[in-house]
Amino acid sequence: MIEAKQGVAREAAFKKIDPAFQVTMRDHVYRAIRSAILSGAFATGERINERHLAEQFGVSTTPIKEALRQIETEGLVETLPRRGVAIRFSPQWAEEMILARAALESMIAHLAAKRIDKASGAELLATVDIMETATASGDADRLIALNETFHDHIHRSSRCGYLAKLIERQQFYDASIRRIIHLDPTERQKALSEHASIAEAIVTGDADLAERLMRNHVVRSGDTYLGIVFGKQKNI
Amino acid sequence: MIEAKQGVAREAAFKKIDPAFQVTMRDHVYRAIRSAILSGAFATGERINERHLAEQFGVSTTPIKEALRQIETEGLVETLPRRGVAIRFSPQWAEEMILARAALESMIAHLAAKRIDKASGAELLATVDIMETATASGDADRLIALNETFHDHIHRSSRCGYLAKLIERQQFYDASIRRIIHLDPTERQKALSEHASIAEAIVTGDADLAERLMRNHVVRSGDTYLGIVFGKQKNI
DNA sequence: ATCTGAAATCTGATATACCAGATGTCACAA
DNA sequence: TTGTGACATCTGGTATATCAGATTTCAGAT
Repeated sequence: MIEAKQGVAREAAFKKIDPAFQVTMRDHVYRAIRSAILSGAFATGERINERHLAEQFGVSTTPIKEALRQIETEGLVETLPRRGVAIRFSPQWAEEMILARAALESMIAHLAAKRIDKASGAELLATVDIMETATASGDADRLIALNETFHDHIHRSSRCGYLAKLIERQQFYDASIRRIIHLDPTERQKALSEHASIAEAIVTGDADLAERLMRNHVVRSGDTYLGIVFGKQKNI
Repeated sequence: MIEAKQGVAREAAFKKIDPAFQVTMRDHVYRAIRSAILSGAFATGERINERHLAEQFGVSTTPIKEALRQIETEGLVETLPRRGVAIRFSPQWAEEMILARAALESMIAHLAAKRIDKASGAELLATVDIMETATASGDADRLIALNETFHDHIHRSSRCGYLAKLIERQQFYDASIRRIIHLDPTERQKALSEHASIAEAIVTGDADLAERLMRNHVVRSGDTYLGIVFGKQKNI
């Protein structure tokens, strides 16, 4: 292939649009219902009606059904054939979602410590530095974003697509709740020091330490969320 | 409420039928497609067509779509809106499914060690005893069933419904492949001794040991499966 | 007062038609 | 030869109608 466009008439370089970007009714419905369940809008055991939901959203039952099947696979609801869909999410479920996330994140941290390269490691440490600044200034929204960057970076470094995807589903709190936590200086400081030590362990290549630290971090911060959302402590 | 039926005319006591027992088209299709994907019937990246599947199964596209949404949530396929459904399962995905299972099973073993009661512990040890007999006699099918009993028992002892459910989805091999493994005396013996030590750790209440043993067990046996299914070894 | 069971009704399950974005084809112009 | 763009076509997305199991209601029998 001949090299084109050298010098003059350079075109603007746009990035390819991710096909998954497109938002379908199903996707919208999925997010809305999932979020509602996780925020406790339904009582455990409560039945939800596909037709009613369709009416509320102003769509047909088809996207509702597909969305419910996804939520069912996540374990948040249970479908009893020809009987109905029942909410399964509960405080206990939330506890276990934290445990699942702890187990998976620690596994991925372990692998990241083994697989991360120099450049990526430097980026991770740089992220922690930025976090330190944000922690001091108390910018909650910025911290939330950085937190995501931090964990995403570790996920990528582990080169585990499936595990990363699985972890995404183990989150039962949203940005509004995270903000509450990040507004507390003590909590902010705790999270920062944990992130720092996790990053160090990963960059150093100490897989076992990274694993242990990550697990404790997820469980501890998870407990804090549990306390906020359900007003109680976990009993492990 | 008045106590009825004392003495005479006792009715036959039937167990309640689990509503989830009923098999719908969707459920059948879900299992069939999932199993086909996991057994390697489709190449990674290959596109599958909802209409074609509907024709093959002789049903409409509705149950197909719902089943695909479930499989998508499991991460085995990816749906690109208005473009198509593509297979995502690959040897790497299988490796990660093992890792996920190892992480989750070890977490659940940890909890089981902390929560199991005397009676349940005795049952677990009894199961191992039976496994010992079956291992000696080489009854592969019996061993497969016992294996399931063993892990289920641990799941129940941990009192974790969500985690147990999550683990179920991390299995990429079916009974026919398990049989192959259980026909190998060396492998059988290895599995037995691992099961025995896991059971002991759990009954003793040594959570950390149980966790470590379970993790190694899942990873090791998982590697064996990987070798059989894909003819290669994992590179952790 | 209580039990029985037919009928009304509720709910999810499935089939079908049609919509709309994505892609491929190919005649036609430059 | 090459690039353009209308158009045929492929694919999933959505709406709607209908099917069938599950549940409830309630009149009629005991």
